[in-house]
Amino acid sequence: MPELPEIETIVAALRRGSEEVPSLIDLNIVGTQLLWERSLKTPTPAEFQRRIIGQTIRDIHRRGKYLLFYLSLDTLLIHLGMSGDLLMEPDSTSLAVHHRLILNLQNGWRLAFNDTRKFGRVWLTTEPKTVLSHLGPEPLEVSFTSQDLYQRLQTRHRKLKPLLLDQSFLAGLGNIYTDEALHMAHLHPLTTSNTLTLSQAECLWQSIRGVLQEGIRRNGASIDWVYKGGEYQHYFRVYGRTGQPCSECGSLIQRIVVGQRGTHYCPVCQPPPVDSME
DNA sequence: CACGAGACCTGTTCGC
DNA sequence: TGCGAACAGGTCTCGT
Repeated sequence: MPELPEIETIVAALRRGSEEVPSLIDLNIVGTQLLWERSLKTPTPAEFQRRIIGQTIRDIHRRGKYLLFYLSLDTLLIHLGMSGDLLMEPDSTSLAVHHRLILNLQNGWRLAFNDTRKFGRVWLTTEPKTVLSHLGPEPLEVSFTSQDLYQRLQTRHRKLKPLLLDQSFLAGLGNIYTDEALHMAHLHPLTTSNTLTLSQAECLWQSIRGVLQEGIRRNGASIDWVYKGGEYQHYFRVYGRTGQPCSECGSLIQRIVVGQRGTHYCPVCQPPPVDSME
């Protein structure tokens, strides 16, 4: 489910807390329950329990679509996969069906990793770099420039849609924000990466950052039963809008499958590349 | 290196 | 109404 803006929103909420929910920062972990073993990549369940109990949550960060919890000694990494979410709830709450991992905290609250489809994963390690080493640049970092993007596009010969979804190319985009960024940049998802001009790459760079920033500003996107609180779904340009008019030109949004992912685009604003004979 | 198919999972919606 | 197919925010692995 969640892409960069949703993860960023979750991290901010866990860090800040709210009127109703305490912040996670500086809370001690006093117990765990692993309800679906395969959610835990490393270490073993016994080792996980032994090591994490007694550690304090010092800070929370994001890298790509990963959440990083900096504990007293280790780093806890969580990837939410397709349907994962993190919830703060009182210990007295009954366990929801799709809870996969619980961290009980010192103050009578718990952090619950809920994940219907079981694609999410958790790591506890002293070396988070080993888990994150495959990730490409952070699209919102100041160090990531349009020149960088242009050069990275030039060194590959791939279609834009699957390339932007490749986390080693750029970290954080998923199916929604990729379609949105390509529409904003007026680029067809099947365009070959190394055919972009410098100005097209600059436009794509702006668009990627633009949709991610707007996603964050709207607290992410909420669709169906997964993830709540976001508003960005009301502002989609193309995602999930098959057959509806393009906000820019009125043409009907099309859906095709690219790399086994549903892909939404405007046939007029995003003309097919010449090299993509149908 | 690039690409497609299949796995891993559960739940909802679509189409006949 | 019922039932199987298609589809869903992700990523990994294998074969070509």
